[in-house]
Amino acid sequence: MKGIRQLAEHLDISIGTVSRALNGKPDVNEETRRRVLATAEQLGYVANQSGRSLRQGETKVIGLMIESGQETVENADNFFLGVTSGLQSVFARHKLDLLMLPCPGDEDPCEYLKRMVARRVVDAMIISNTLRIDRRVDLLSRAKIPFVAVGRSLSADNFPWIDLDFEGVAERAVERLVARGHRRIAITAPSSDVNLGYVFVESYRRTLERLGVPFDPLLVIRVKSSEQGGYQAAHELLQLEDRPTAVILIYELMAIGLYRRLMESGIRIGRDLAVIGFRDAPRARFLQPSLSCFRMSLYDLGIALGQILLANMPAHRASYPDGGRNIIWPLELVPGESDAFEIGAPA
Amino acid sequence: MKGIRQLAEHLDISIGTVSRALNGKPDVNEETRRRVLATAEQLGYVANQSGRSLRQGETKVIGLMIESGQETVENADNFFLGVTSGLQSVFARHKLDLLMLPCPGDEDPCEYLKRMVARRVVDAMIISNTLRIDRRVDLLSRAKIPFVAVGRSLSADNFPWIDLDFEGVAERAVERLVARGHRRIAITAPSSDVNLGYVFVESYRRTLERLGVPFDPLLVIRVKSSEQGGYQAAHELLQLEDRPTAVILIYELMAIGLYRRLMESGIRIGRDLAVIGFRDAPRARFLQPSLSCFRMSLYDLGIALGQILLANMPAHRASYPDGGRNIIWPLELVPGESDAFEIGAPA
DNA sequence: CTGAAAGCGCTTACAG
DNA sequence: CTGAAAGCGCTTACAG
Repeated sequence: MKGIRQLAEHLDISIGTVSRALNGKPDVNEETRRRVLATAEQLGYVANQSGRSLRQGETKVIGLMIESGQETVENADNFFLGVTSGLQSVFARHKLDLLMLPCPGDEDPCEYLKRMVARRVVDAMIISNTLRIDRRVDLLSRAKIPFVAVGRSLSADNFPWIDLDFEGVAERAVERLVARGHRRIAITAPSSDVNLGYVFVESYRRTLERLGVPFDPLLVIRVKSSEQGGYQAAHELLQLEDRPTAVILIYELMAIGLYRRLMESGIRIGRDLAVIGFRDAPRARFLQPSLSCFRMSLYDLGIALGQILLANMPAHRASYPDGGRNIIWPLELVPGESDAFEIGAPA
Repeated sequence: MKGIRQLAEHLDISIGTVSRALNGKPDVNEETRRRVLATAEQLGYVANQSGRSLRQGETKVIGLMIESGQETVENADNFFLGVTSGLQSVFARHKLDLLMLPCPGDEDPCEYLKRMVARRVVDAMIISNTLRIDRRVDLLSRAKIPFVAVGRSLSADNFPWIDLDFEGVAERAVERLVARGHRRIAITAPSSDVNLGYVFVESYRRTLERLGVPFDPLLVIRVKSSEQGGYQAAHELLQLEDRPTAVILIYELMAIGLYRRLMESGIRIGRDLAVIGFRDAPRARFLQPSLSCFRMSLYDLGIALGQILLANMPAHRASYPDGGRNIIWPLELVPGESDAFEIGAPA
């Protein structure tokens, strides 16, 4: 089956009527519609998207940008795949398709995004991993492409985003550790300019001060957000004079590398050192002793992201009247054994 | 900047000349070309893809289909993200963009593929996780869409694919274990109809027979290809009378669950039971004792996939004259401690 | 070397 | 309720 023209000829009616029947327009005889739908199904006709897009000015495609550099990939978690299901459940109701746009590692993310947006392959974008200063946010704002970001940024002061509750996580982790007698609490932070690092460390600092524990900048360990970064963090931690009795991690896979390095040096996690991890990744569930960490539903996050995005698309806004623009996404503490001891208590 | 018309008006030349200049056609005055390129850059003009696609009958987009059901996702590894970089490095040379098409968990993969193909959003497809009988292979063959599959299938007898060397892996694993005195060797296999399961178990059976070790169907443990599946496999293994002394795994994450269950029951891996894992996943590197497993480069696999695909696209065939259609992708054994003992040797 | 025109496949006012 | 026609943005023979 080629195009609508062949289908129309086959049915011996005009292409206009075929189009109206296929698109569920009301002014079509029911009998005609049935014939059209049946024949289209039988011949496997589906409208060419380029033709539709050109005429309608929209592609019915939402893009999810991900970064696929080789290094990123080695340590990538399934964050995006997890979010995808939730997003699709929302988009399906509007007959929108989600495509993932993997930015090559050797291409500037902003250039890549610009190219994709200018080519008009998508109607709207989801971006993530937002930097503190992120030109993509400006780009999308200026181009008036509907978008939503996973992560805040300083680049524009009023754009749609959802961010994980890094403040809350750092705050509760610090409170929990201080309550157990810890005074020397280290924290890991990403070495990149990603915005969450600032938020995380800042909340850690504030909470310490509120609880009357001095903030020591030496205890902020900047490493890559990866398993290797966790290994490195443990390594640096072991070098510190007046070694900390606790450490708070920021990225789920860090725990794996950190555990490995600590075990190598004979440190007993949950006895000699308290560890609180960030997100409860499936692949960190095996850790012994079990990791105290924070949990969230990627699926639900995907739903929320989808709703915010649609609320910002002219064609769908009406369906989401209460579409909040910004959400701080809460995480729930899952207590484990990795921080289950009190400083000064008998071993 | 809107379309080519505005750009042409701005330059005060015809849209035809603008188009030719932008597309690098030879019959354009160099001075004119410079002006056009400079102005396009300055105004941020990029050709609307729908217009191009409609006119040229091709989208310059290659689709990589992945399955994004919630369950799949929980256990998904980074296989695809890893392959993506290699694919892109090949496609970039031809100005082709790679998009990932995540099939929703509640949609039939074949219907999804049919829809995407019929809408003509991509010029060619990469599919994976091929089933023993896979309608997608028929669909793509009949629709004459260039494609390449990761994994063989019985559905068509001559289509482009690359498959991991499951035969070789099973064969070498069995040989290695038999050489160390094992006679009761269990193997895991996926519970689904995915083709690799058949290949893997069949090679295991043949190798056992060649080495004079009886094949016992009870030692083929069918479980989900996931961490949980590994846990389950260990569980079933422990129930077997005349318990096996070795087990061969098929999916990288299985090792994690398997280790956990074995540790719970006090079995010493590498002493009481030999384990050989499948692929060397980053997140399995922490396992203690270290896992004997097989290694491959996802990046190189991506390159090979890209080349085979292009060799099957009329527009690019000429660049890949020796584009082999099928490749069995080798894996290299990485010896670890998990099988480092001989049956009958003093403990 | 450049311009004018056709046409890719569709949807949608507009007439009837 | 249906058909004929315009036009979305582009590329490409075809004239000149």
